[in-house]
Amino acid sequence: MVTMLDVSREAGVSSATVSRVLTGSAEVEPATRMAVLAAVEKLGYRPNLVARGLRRQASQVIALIITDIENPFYTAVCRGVEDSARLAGYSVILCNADRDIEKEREYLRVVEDQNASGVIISPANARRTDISNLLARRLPVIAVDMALDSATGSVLVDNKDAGALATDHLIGNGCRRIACVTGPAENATAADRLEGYFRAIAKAGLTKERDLVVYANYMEDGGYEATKRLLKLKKRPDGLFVTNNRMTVGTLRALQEAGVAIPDDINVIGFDELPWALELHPHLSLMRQPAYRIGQEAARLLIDCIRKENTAQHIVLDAELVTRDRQPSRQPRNKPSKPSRS
Amino acid sequence: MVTMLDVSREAGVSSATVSRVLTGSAEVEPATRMAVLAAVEKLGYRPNLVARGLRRQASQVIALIITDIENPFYTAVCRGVEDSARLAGYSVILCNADRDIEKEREYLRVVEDQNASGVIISPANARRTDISNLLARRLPVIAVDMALDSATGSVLVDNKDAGALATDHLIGNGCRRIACVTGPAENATAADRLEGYFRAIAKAGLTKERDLVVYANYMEDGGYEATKRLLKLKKRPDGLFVTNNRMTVGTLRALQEAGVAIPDDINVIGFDELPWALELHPHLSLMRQPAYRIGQEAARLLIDCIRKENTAQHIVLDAELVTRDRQPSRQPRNKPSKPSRS
DNA sequence: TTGTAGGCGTTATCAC
DNA sequence: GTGATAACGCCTACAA
Repeated sequence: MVTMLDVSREAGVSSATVSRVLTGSAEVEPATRMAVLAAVEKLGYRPNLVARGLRRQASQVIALIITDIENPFYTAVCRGVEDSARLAGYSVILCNADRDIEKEREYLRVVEDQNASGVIISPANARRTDISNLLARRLPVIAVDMALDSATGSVLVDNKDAGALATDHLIGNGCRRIACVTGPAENATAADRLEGYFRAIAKAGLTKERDLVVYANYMEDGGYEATKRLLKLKKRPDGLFVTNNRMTVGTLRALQEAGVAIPDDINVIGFDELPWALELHPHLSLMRQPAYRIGQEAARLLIDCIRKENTAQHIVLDAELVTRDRQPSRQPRNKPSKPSRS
Repeated sequence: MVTMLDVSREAGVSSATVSRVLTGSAEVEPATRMAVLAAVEKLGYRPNLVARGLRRQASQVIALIITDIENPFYTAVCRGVEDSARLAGYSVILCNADRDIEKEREYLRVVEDQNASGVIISPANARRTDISNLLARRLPVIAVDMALDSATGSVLVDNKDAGALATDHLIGNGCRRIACVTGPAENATAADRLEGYFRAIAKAGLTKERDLVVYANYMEDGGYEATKRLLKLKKRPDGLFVTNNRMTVGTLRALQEAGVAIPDDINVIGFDELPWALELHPHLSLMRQPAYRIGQEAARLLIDCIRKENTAQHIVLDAELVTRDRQPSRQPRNKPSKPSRS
């Protein structure tokens, strides 16, 4: 391994000067500067980032703790983070916490121990995720996907608005019995989307029916079961808002098995992209979060915080309604002429 | 920050003793050992992995360089790597090289500079991916998904066999004009799958037709275009082997747009899972690689190599045929009564 | 069994 | 502008 000492000898200067040239931390005579750079080139020297990290007490590494690496929303976030970090010269340690608060805690420790310079996290739980140790070390923490009170900054969409918009869309399509398949009750993001749903329902003067809201686990099987339950109701819903992408897959399967057609028998709107299924399901609408951009912005913000070029910010991006409806080919079977007041 | 020195003072011993207790590198009097552990506990001490890494010249970090983080095959590999690494106390730096040899090279440098202890890589290109620097540093490198001559070890499926099996399956279903949508010509893995296809075609006594093989880019749009091209042939194929998952999505869309039904009009077999689309496409068969297990084994093997508990190995896992056929509801329109000899 | 001391490769603080 | 030198936190000869 080529060290700075080798370079300094080759260039006939001290290692301090080499360091100055390489980091630009002080002025150096142009001639010596050239000599140093030549030596660096000749020997193929590259700084040892571990030694640098130890000395500077700061690495060129950020950590990304995500909820579910098999969910395309998070992989897109991940890509955004990575691209953005790379441009700034940072590497990314990826941690997949799996919605598991213990696993997340373990990873938060690793992050500290590895001396990462900052963290981007999609918290497992808004209340229980504990980043106080990181903050005590003055490490910036940026929350994505779910708000975290104590975070240094965040990049989120307004999930209440998004939930309301999604529901409005169904209402606009003439739906009057709109069901919602939502995430775990303790999930703050899911709760926001559900609140938006309720808001829209209320605004439209529709009745809030307990049976029309089903809590599930944010996974395919949860969406499947929830949808089956909804289809068993005496009065079937004519609209369905599913609050995440993996559950939407389950919903689509349940509908297919039951022979319920979109949009003829029911209107459906999902949340987040289904890169694979979507191409094959032309009449599914959805609320799309700008996942890649969320990642990009989070990394940019984090690195600004690390460099202290920026005070913390809370960035709110817009979720976008992707409409892919077509007119139903016949009258939906559950659509009453007036809003039901049951 | 709590250092070893703090612990040593608290316990009334030297820092060397603390180190010995913590690393188990030498016997320590049970009493002092207890005192040290008590002090560690009391102060909440945790070793600084950066300092340790500098001193030991080896980190607890491995790098994972993958081809495409938006491809569920690789995310599953990634998950396997991560779970397995975590159990062994290693962290994972994730690098998404995007099939881009330059980006890959950049990441290979980062890996060196960050002093990772080893690398798992799905190479961008079997010939051009250059890991000689890593090997010169005696860092183990495990190849997955694509073989790499110089790699320390590898975890792969036999892609030739898998390609042949997939094709055999179509033949077994009665297909006689079987097309193949394959990956970029310079992609060794794609080439293997194609070779397997040719082998099966030859073995069955079918003719090898140039028009029936289309090279594409391993992405959705490539699969889409390739399939459209195949559908325009005067004599349409009655079977189709698509050599990766993202292209299969494009294929499905093209078939859908053209009103070509599976399996009535054409038999299709894909490669690797389509977690989302598959549930909605019940009659698509596929060759499934054990992606999660590939990742797991790769990490295990790598860590064994790092610890020198194991010499290099080349592990070959089986790809599995997932049959989801049903009998066509009517006679396929392109199926000749005898193998065509055009 | 335990302590002392030196060094891993860099950078920051002094002098000069 | 440049060069010694110490220090980042840990591990490991070597000595006791």
